[in-house]
Amino acid sequence: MDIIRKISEKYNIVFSDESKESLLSILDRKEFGKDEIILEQGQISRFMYIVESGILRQFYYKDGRDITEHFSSEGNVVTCIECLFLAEPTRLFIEAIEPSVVYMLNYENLKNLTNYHSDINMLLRSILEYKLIISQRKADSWRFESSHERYERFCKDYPSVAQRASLSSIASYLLMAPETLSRVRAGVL
Amino acid sequence: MDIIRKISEKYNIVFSDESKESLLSILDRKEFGKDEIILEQGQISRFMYIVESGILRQFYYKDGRDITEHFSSEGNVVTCIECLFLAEPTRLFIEAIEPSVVYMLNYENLKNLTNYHSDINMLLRSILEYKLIISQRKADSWRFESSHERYERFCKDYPSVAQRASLSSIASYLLMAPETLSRVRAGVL
DNA sequence: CGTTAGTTTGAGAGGACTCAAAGTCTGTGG
DNA sequence: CCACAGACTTTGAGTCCTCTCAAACTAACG
Repeated sequence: MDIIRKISEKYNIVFSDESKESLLSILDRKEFGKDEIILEQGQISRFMYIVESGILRQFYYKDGRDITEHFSSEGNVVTCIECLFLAEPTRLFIEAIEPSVVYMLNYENLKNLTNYHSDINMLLRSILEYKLIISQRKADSWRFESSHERYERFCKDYPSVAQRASLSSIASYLLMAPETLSRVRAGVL
Repeated sequence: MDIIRKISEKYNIVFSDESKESLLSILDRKEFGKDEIILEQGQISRFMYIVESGILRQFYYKDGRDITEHFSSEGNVVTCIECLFLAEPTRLFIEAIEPSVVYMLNYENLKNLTNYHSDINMLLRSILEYKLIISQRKADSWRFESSHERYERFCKDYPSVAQRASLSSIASYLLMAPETLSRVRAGVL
């Protein structure tokens, strides 16, 4: 029930009791250990992953290098766009970079509920809207900020991740070489 | 009615006759001339803009320079994320770079209709999903492609825009200086 | 306490940027 | 119909940020 409250707060939606029941019935709680892989590249997952606690990392391999696509901490919804919207195998792995509690939410079931509960309809719409906003901001940051500025913004926006994720995974997320992030932190750049 | 058919095809949704009626009732057809401004920075627009013909360009000024955020041609839906989702004034101008026919769609009205017509609900969800996919692809392209590769992809993905938009507006969209795009086209880079 | 992965430091290279100037196109008025 | 102004594009030269490669250092784990 706690997870419903968190979602409710994050997306600013008041759910009816029936809607809460319905949501709970399609939510599946899972625990993952540090460095545990939640989803493998190439699989087709029909789930959204809602982080109750811990931090998840989405990444893929590009020319043999591990590239972080996204970090998600408490309250965030993790999705594989290709999987959910195109039913294609995902390019992305999902791993827990620390012990995490995650609720899995089947997308078909959620879409189905939107036809019967307008508050759940609002929820799904808000999730998508929010993802678009984040995606937009990330793009803006990449467009015109130096590596130093990108790192500063990252620390401000995701302080908990900045402290707990490894240097190299943060570096690839911020679109810079690990050496560069190391120098940024050292104040050389 | 033609616009409904286009939307229907693009988003792969079969609308009931009632839904078509409802959609038509909230669609507002407008024509814009070349270089006409459709939306000014700082305004709060509650509309999605569906391009029936022509090309729209979203842009803003960064340090006095005109930066293209997005091009939208026939069949595309143009949105200001801040306006629609956060009700904030937009950073972006919208202009028609050639004579265009555009349907304006009030977002509140559309959201309202989603509660009564599951096909319209699917439409809005598909629009948001599609925008996320595009946003993701754009980010991927920026991440790892050289200026030459970005331009090649652009020509492949948006051939009509590549031919008809100005060099400098394409350059800023592709995240490079106009001089660089000129050299890319000349084959120097 | 050794092995290994991850981080830091150094040096050199390169792609794209900026500034500047020349060249080209377009539309308007004579 | 031509000429010219202004905007846009091309070309050139020099600079800088970030990358790559390589080596030294540090930390974590068995």
